[in-house]
Amino acid sequence: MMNTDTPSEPTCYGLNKLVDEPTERIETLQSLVPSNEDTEQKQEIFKALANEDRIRILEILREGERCVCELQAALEAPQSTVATHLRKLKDAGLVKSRKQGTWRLYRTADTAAFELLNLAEAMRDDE
Amino acid sequence: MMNTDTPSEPTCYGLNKLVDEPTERIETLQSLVPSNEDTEQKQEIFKALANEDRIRILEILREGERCVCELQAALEAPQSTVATHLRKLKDAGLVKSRKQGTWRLYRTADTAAFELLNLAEAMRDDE
DNA sequence: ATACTATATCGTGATATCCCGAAATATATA
DNA sequence: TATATATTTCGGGATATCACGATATAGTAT
Repeated sequence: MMNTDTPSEPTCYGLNKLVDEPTERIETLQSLVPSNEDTEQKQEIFKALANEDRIRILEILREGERCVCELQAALEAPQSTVATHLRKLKDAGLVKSRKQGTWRLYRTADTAAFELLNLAEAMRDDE
Repeated sequence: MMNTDTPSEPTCYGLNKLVDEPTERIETLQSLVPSNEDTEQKQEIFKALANEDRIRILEILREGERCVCELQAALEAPQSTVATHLRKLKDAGLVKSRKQGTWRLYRTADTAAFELLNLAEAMRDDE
């Protein structure tokens, strides 16, 4: 009754039963779980992407760098809202910025940011 | 003073000034913003990914399909918590499932799900 | 039917995020 | 210095998400 490898006939059991039963199966599963730092970093990126306005900002930045007030106009959102979004994108490493006079120009930090959007887009089609 | 193309000398202005000034610049920016459905769908995917446990679940599913109680053991999380995570992943179209006896086996719906994790992973390195 | 296992949903308090006005900071210009 | 524009940060109420026990549902076996 203890099949340890393929899940064609999965070995399942109550969690309470499980704790004092040192099966190697659980160790195997847990070895697949990545480290905390690893997971936390990914989580921060996905959290930054988990907002419609921030997705729109990145879409606009596909075309090149923009200052805050341009994004503000495009999104029709209050200035402080846009600034907060940009802060979050920056903290996650998705965008970078440079100062030019009184303006601050934002750009995508990495083409991977666009690829993330592309992949999410592609998921709609094939299923 | 009205540079409409490159942002080397960006045309910025207060939002209040802006509303009654129909510059084509704003229209251009807004044309870059994707449709609502488009953005909403991406947002749902990224929201589903914006959680450490759900990222861990997907990492485990790289190796093949698993039943709920296996994930429960690997994550050391209560059963209802894991079930709720799986629901969210399923609603976002990231995982699929099939019934086998009393078990329900979950698997990744699309390889794009793994690629999203890979891309997020890769972003740490180059910056 | 009864019992047992596996999974899903519900209800809810704790926590996090969102949105945005108000105030603070920074830079250029008169 | 005073003024105007651009941007960031702060404060806090509204809203959403989280984790999880309790409960419900479904399948299997006796």
